[in-house]
Amino acid sequence: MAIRLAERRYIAELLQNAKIGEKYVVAGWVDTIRVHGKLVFIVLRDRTGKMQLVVKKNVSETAWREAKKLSPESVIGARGTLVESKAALGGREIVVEELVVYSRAEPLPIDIKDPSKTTLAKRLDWRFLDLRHPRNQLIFLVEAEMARAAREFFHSNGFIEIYTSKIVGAATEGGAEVFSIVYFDRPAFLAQSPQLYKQMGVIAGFEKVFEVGPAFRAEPHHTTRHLTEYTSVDFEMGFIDSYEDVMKVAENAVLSMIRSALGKYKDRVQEYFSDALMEVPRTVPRITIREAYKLLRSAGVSIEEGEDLSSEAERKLGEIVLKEYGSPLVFVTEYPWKVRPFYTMRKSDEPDWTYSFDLLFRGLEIATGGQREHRYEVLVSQLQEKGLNPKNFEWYLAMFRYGAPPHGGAGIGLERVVMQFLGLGNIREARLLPRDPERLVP
RNA sequence: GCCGCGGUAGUAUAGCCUGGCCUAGUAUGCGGGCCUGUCAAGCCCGUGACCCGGGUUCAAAUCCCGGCCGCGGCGCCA
Repeated sequence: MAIRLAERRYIAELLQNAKIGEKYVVAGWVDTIRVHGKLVFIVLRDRTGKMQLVVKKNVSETAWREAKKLSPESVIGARGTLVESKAALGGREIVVEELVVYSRAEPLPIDIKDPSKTTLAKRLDWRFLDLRHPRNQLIFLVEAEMARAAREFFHSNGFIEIYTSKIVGAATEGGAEVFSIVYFDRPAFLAQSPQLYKQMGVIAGFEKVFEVGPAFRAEPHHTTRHLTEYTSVDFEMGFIDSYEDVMKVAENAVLSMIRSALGKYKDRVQEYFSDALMEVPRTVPRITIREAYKLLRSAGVSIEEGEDLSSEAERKLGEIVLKEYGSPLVFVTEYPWKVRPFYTMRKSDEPDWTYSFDLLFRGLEIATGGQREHRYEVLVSQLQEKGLNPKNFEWYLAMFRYGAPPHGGAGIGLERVVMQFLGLGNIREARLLPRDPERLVP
């Protein structure tokens, strides 16, 4: 009798509430094989878990012969009787009567039993094998859940999901850091941010928009926290009183991402990631960058007034805030105008500072946002002040001549949230197929 | 882009500083053998490597130069 995969049951189901003594069909990957003379133990793995199969010579000699020859990670199907077994993991096992080998695996090029035994570079070369390990799969289950939670959050708060173009004719925020591509016979670029387009969404009348999509940065960073292609969770909202309204949304979005991930995967996260954040943070403290300078200076970090925070300063600030406020997250606000892009709104009373913020998660920037300048004349002069040519922004500037509400928004780096949440040492782990200055394959 | 460190079996490493004792060690994997209760099974046997190119030297895994690749720091950023 042939095995029909339509009858297949998931392992988690068999371990929990299937009937002992019944026959079942299972299928998946061979996790481990222990040949024990006339007995062969197979640990079978599917997306729901692992369970032991026993192949006994005296039950089925055909299956036993096949089982002896199996290689790890081969894909098999089996039919057999579910029995209780004190010795087996999960307390149950299947005594195999029929065995099918769908695909025999060659010797593995990396050790997938323990990801820490292979360097990340090699693991990424063999990503499809690397992801067979539950720990590594979990990273992407968390990512998927966080993205889902973000979408749900924005939808339920009246934001419209938009899909902006990733092929653009001009660099978004002017100048470098963009990938050049050839668009038929013209030069073009990959979008480094949906910034200008999401503002368009607001001004077009959607009022509140969001997008979860790729962003491209041609920056040759060699760090553990940069990718040349990453997923940006962006939102933009109109009719705000101040950038505090934007921070509130960013805060709730990020908290709901963390809350959902913990709600769904807390136990598994705890099992595999000892440095993961295990509790949902409450409210997120806000400190101005000028307060941050003071805190850092009194902690012995030398820092220049009016400058951006270095990565060391951000790390240190993360520690200070955790100690002083008990929060792994912190908003740093009112960044200096000179380190912010042209569309940022400056403080009305102190034009050297802006209505903008960064959100730090365990000392790493995971989001940037603020209120945008919506007054046409001011925008033009700010563009010029940044050394940009208004001619290159004609379509963008036009939006502010036909009715643009006060608005603001933020961009959240999805991989960075995942990385900081799980306590990963390298952002490449949080990207299915990471791109960095060297890596373009797979 | 700048700076630092590195590249040895399928994987992870020892050896490199102080060249010859390296016929390159160890773990794991892989191949074979024994085993009816293992659980990253155990035991026995076997297998397999000095990134590429050039140079120094009687002699190079080891020293020098270049390239490629990897890891990290910085700047910058999400």
